[in-house]
Amino acid sequence: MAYRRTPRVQARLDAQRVAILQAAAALLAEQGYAGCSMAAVAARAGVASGTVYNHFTGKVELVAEVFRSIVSHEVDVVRQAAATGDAAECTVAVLETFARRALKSPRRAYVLLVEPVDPLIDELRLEFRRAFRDVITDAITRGVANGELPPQNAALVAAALVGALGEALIGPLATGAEDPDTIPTLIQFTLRAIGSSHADA
Amino acid sequence: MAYRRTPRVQARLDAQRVAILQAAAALLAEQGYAGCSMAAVAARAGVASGTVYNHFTGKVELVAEVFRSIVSHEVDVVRQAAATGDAAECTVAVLETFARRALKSPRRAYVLLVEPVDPLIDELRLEFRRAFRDVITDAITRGVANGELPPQNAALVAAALVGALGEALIGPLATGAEDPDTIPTLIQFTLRAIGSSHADA
DNA sequence: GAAAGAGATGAACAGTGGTTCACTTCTTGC
DNA sequence: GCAAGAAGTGAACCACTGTTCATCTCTTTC
Repeated sequence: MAYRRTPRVQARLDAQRVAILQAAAALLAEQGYAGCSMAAVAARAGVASGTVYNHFTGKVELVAEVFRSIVSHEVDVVRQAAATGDAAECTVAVLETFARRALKSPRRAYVLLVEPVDPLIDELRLEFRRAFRDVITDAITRGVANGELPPQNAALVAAALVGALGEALIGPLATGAEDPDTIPTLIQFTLRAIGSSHADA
Repeated sequence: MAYRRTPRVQARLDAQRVAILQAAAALLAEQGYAGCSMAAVAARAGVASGTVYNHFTGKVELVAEVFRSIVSHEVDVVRQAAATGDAAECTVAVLETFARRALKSPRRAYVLLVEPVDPLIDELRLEFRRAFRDVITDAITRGVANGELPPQNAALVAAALVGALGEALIGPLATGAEDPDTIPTLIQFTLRAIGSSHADA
């Protein structure tokens, strides 16, 4: 009697799962949550809509997995950027990394940072923002401790910086990547805001 | 043969229209766009769902009118707050006004500032944010012109400040109104960010 | 190659919520 | 009071999507 799952079959299933995740990620990045309908995901992945349910219990779980994957990668990149240097350097590194990646695919950044959708996914978005904030909070806290920066509420200042970057880069007020002055301006803004003496440079 | 619209009837219709707008505004502030269903609006206004369509062509037009009314009022309030003083004072005044009002009804602030919904309404939200940004931009520009502030890209800095406030006050990272330190911290943040010499106060 | 069962399919289903419209109720002018 | 027509009603309609499941196809085993 058949059938034990054979490596070949397993590979096909894995590939299918990956295809579905990629399709969902692409649709999210291009059209946001609304454009990421199960029918569209299935079509893009080259499977029937029912097949998606062999891999995920439903839309929320699928999108959550896409989120998790993107978020963990982005957070890694930012953490690495903030690995060395003094407080000001770390903060600027986070900022630049964040900014460059956001400008590269604004729609995706928007989906990750802003577009609200579902409580579970909002929770993941919160993690995402919090991760950035925490990296900055750490840098500021260190800077305050060693006298590089004046005393301040590091977490609140970090949150404000995340908001400032989001707004200036991908918010409705963003003029887009056109202006080459954007990133330098934001760096100066950030250095001033945290009270760094490097701000005048 | 009847019937010319009599003043009494006109008054009833006007009152009905106002009731519908108030119901929609209340539902928006309490539950956001999703909770603001036409059925709920009609029920709260004490009319049948069909009646709403005697006043508005559809949900988008109804919500747009609610938005317009709130936005124009909020913008007036902020403009007035920024009417006098030097650049730093104006900026702080905008910030404080914005912050206090946002903290008073966070859900409403969220709907006004963030929740995306429909292209037409997003356009109104953009106006809203832009209005705040422009008030701040003006203040900074004046400050730069008269030497009170160092040279900077006023519009971009203003956008970043709007984002910073939004995030720190009503964004997913906001801890809420609990912390009495929030507003002073944000004031200092803002003064530093624009390079004001008042920042050390 | 045939039986058995896993995987794939997509039409049908169900919940939701904006919108319509045939019908009822009320107001006005004669 | 009665005809005419405006205003109000709310059940039905429709479009949209996530989800299900009866059916089909393919793989594996013997």
